[in-house]
Amino acid sequence: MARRVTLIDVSSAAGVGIATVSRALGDHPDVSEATRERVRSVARELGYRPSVTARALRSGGYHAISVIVPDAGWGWWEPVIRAAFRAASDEGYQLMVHPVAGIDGGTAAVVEGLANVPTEGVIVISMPDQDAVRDACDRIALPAIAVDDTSRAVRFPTISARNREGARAAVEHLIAQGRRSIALLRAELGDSPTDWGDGLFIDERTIGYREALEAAGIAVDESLLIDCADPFDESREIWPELDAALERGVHIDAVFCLADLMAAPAVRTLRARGLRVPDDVALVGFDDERAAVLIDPQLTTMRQPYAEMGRFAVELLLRRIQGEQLEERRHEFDTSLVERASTRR
Amino acid sequence: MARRVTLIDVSSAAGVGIATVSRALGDHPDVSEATRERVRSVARELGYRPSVTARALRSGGYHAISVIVPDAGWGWWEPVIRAAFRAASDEGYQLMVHPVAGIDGGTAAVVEGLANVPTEGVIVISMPDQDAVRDACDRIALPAIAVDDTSRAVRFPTISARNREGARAAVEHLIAQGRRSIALLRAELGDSPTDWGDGLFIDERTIGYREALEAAGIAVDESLLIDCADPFDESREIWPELDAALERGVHIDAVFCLADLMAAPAVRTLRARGLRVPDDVALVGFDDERAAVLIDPQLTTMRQPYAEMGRFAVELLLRRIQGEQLEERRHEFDTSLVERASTRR
DNA sequence: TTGTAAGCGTTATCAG
DNA sequence: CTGATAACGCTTACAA
Repeated sequence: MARRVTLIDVSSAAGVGIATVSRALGDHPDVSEATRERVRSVARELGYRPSVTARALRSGGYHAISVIVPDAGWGWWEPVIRAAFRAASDEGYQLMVHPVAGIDGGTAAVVEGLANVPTEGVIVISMPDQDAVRDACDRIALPAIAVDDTSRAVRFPTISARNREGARAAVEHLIAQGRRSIALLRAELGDSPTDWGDGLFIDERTIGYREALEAAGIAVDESLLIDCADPFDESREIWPELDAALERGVHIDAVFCLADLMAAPAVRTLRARGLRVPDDVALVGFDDERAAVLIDPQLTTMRQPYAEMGRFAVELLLRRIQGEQLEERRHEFDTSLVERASTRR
Repeated sequence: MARRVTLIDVSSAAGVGIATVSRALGDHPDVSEATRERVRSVARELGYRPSVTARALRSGGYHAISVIVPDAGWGWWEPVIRAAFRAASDEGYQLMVHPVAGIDGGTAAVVEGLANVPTEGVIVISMPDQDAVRDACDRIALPAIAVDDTSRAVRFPTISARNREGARAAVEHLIAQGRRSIALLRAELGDSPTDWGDGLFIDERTIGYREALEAAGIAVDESLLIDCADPFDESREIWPELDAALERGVHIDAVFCLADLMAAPAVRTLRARGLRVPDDVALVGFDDERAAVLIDPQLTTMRQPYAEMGRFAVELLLRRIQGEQLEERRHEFDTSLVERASTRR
């Protein structure tokens, strides 16, 4: 490990003061062109690299922010990160991604770990327990923004999709195609805490589903609300609960999947029962995540405006970092219908 | 922005010297229990948080490493990151993830940006051009490890899968099931640089395919090697090249997809031609990435030992950081067959 | 056991 | 235009 080259090395090699070197390298106005040139070439020769740490220490900012992403496979939030990354870059900030990666204590523990990271703030994607994370943030005095629609408690400025309206639009799309027996495939959260928190969005999307049916004058058939246990296992083949309903002879001509991820096993369940998708049963999802185009048929779904959400998260966070006081409230974004083969007539 | 609480604040509030505070908080042996307690409680009251920067500056290390991940959707490398994260934690290192996220200049540019990040080294996943990245690393004097099998040039210690052997095993699995007309679905890289670099693994897997056939005494039918243009668009419905082959009447009873990602459109192509999977045509992929369980039928594939690869990448990098000289060579890991419905008889 | 003081590598403030 | 010099907040000899 060769000793690092510092400003002092450069200054003595160039025969100037260390302040001059700093100015020359930092594009300050008050340096003669000649000196600047000389210093630059000497610095290059010596392989001088400024120390990020010293600079940060002196100037009091790391110019870096963090994003914490949940554990259950890299999902819909990937485009959020991408946009956040660009937005941060534009403001001269580095963006670091921290996966929860099965850390004991979950999101809150990861936040706590950020005490040892040179970061000025954090965007937490999917926060099962805003209260716990809030405590962690307070302990280490770190500004945070939530991108999340899984928890009722709002202890941060929180960015999420307009779930109720989105679900309503999804179901209205099915109705417009003449579907009348529309099942709602939901996740049953059980007692233990999950990545889906208390599942606020489940309730919201359910309400949207009911609204669409009621508005169309279709009575809600409660036997079409199907709750699937253990919804987090992506590798499962079929949904036994849906299968059981079909076995009982429940008539279904469309399925609204609460999340795109639930669609893959749903398609397999239907096919195994001899039903064709979309001919016999149409399918709509929610999220427009990567899985939507991988499954067959490609899934019609409600897209969340991920790029905008990511950009806005960064904007809010930077404002917080600059000292602005922000309201602890939800900021909701409109979803849009993406039509694909699973609802094609 | 309240002024930050420093050691000095704590020391004066607790009525001791700043060194004592530092020792008390840092679990040093030479502090009386009483003092330690008092200092601790004062620090807590004042909300003292040590400055990562000052600490790093003083002790000369950031204790953080980086991973650069490619751009094309979060794919197979997600478990690599997860394992790397744990391994780094175990050694007291923070791990930061940096997506390429469409940055102009690609991977090399991201590396260059690391000059402004307090990181001691970088693991680059998927490095289309090892030469360019090498230059960037040299410029900013950053140790790097590659996790990659896309480039022939080896300018870093490089971790990859044993592609040839894996491909051979995949095809042997098909042969063992009685398949004889086995197509190889490949990606055509074209002229512009892509995430798949010069596609070393394409060649290696192709060789494995040939070996398996030859070993079984099956003549390689060159018309069964199908190259697909523009393979990076995950949302495409079908592979026109495969479709054209079927149209021409080429007989196929199995398809070896060079990468799992190619399987989803392959299944759709086959189904659209009235072929059943796996009854008429069996399918094998490579990578065992998330997509493998999402498509229908779930895909038999060759799994790379991601966790081991991630752990080993961290191990190598930390050794490099500690000053050890490492060979610039490939470290190859064995793949294993994961049997799923796409080859079930 | 505790306190004093010397850096770590920058940048910014002042004089020259 | 340039050069000393003082922070930034911490750790660690060295002294007491």
